[in-house]
Amino acid sequence: MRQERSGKLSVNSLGFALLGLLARERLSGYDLKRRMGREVGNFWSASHGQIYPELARLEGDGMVSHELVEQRDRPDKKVYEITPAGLAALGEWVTAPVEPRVTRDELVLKAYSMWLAKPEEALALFGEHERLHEERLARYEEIGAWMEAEWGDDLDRLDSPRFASYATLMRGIMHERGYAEWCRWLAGRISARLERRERAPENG
Amino acid sequence: MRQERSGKLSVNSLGFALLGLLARERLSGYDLKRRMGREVGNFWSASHGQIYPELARLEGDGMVSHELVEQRDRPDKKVYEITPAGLAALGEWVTAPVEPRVTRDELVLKAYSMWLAKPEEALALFGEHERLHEERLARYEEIGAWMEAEWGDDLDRLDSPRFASYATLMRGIMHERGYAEWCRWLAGRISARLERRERAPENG
DNA sequence: TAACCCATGTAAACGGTTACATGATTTC
DNA sequence: GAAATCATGTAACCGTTTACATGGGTTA
Repeated sequence: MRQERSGKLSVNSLGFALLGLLARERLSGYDLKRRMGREVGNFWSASHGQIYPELARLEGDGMVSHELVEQRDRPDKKVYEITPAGLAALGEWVTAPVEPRVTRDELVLKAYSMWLAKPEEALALFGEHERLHEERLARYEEIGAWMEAEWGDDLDRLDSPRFASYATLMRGIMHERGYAEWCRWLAGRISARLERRERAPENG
Repeated sequence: MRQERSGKLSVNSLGFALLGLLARERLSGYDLKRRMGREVGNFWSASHGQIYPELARLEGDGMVSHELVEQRDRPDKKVYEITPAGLAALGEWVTAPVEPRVTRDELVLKAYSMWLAKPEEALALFGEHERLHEERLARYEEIGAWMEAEWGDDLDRLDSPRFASYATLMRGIMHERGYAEWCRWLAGRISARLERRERAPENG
């Protein structure tokens, strides 16, 4: 959602995602794309085709500024830095009310019509996603353990970006755990029914 | 995602959401909007501005047909019915592979920058969302209990739409449970830190 | 009489992905 | 010699929301 701001300035969610990364370190558009992949990728993402124009807009609104860095061996790059105005806007946005948006989930949409599918194929689909979310869960839990070991006391400081990173990672962990659990529950129901059918084919 | 189909026919996720509802009963565009609100609203939704054109497209592709029902006291309506072709397409789509899309969540995005916010305001925000998701959880659990009592044996039949509805509701329950848990965890961390600060202000 | 429900549609604007475009360097 | 990496940008397209548009009936 684009937030109304004094006069005609406005920043949308993607803008705040970029500002959230730039509040931690100076980055180029190319780096922002990659950072979003690992840092924020669990709950926000953007293609470079969206990032470059958004950076230009943020600069036009005075939220960021850039410095051209010339490189040998590599193309030159624009390194962006958040401005005091950008930092202020970001801080205000954080605690502004969020109107909940619908989470669109194609797999759940498929589950809604699964009564029309072959049970064996449905079992394969949900089993596959169970594995997928368990893999992600394991990856996130590893990162979490690393953060706890490496960042220790910072995770108790409310004004530390590390605490904030840890908080978003925790959401990722809980999300993957719940999603894997649902897939497992559903796959279990399907395979239990299939086994009963094998033992007593006249009931299928 | 729009699925490639023989020649130039194609149906996107919204189309399959509508087909999933029409596979259970004949409905008008207006009714589809409302049904989506309660039945599918937890993981898909659409405005009427999107539904009416999509129904026309589905009809053009032979997935649905409509009958004009004249009414006294009320505007006439078009009641849509799924065709055999639509039913076949829906059944095939269910077990086709899903490429996972990023879940965009503004509240988690805010958590990522919460180190810039006033702790009291952050606590209020996450506490509010904790209540919101607990309310939804309670509502879903009520519906689940009703389904178990009312639909009983159907919930074990893989070919029953009631089983499918129950499966999607279960996802809703697990989602709200996990989300509320995260909000509670985060709000708890914030308030614990605030209490310590009150007892020893020099550490704030 | 004002607000709300029923019922269907279109248009403008925004958000996001994919493809087009360029070009040097490094790795296989 | 082909493919991948670094680096930035634009254009076309699709999906979604919000606003515009109409109009009869019911409820407060």
